[in-house]
Amino acid sequence: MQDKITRLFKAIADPTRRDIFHALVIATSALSITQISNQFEMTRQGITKHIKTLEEAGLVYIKSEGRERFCNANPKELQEVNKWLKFYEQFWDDKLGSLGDYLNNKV
Amino acid sequence: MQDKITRLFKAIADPTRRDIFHALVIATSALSITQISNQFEMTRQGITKHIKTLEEAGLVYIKSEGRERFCNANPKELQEVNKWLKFYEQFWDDKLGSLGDYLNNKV
DNA sequence: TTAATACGCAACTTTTTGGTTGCATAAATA
DNA sequence: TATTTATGCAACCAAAAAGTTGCGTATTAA
Repeated sequence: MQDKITRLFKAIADPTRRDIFHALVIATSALSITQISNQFEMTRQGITKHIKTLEEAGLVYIKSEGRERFCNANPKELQEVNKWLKFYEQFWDDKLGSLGDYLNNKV
Repeated sequence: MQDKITRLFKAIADPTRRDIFHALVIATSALSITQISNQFEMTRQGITKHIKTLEEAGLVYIKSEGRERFCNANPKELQEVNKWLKFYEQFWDDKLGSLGDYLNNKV
């Protein structure tokens, strides 16, 4: 498909997936597919697709128990986004000054 | 179309757009559409589309001079992504402990 | 003034994405 | 055992995204 960071960015680029992820993060226990689906006005199959995308991005992991599949959020994966951001953080305030620092570090 | 943060996430979810943005950030001066296009194996019109997406996300702004359009990066806009991340940062290390803090602050 | 350059816009194609319905199956319950 | 429940998978559909070609136009250079 595509590289890891792109998968991650695409996963969080969808509002529904951000909502699902958020629900899982603040949940006090793992939620089954059906439990998640009940919180959204969308078919279970639609939700399943989104969860698969989140899983492939590493943002969600799943533990099967009997006929149920319990989903957990893995917020740690967002550290990758943070890493990506870090580089640009130096350019937030004064672009030219920070660019100088960046170039100096490169030498 | 869609909300601001979704536009922003979608803009950076595309590898080519991240590359364009990166090129603009590290450029020592504003780059024209043609100058940017020359750095990519894609038609100028294709690049123009991507730049428009970046512009609508607030990541790039454009200054017209004669027949040329000079593009600048606006990395500051990424602070919005950073804000979004901040909330989840508390869940990175120990999920349950941080959740407790979150819930307590909510009361 | 003529020619080249830098660009926007519109139309079109292909691929991806977001969502659906329908059906099969394994596990739990009556 | 019969039935309900939880789910996956495949097929399908519509809309959005990614990219192209072609053309018109304004600005600059010869």
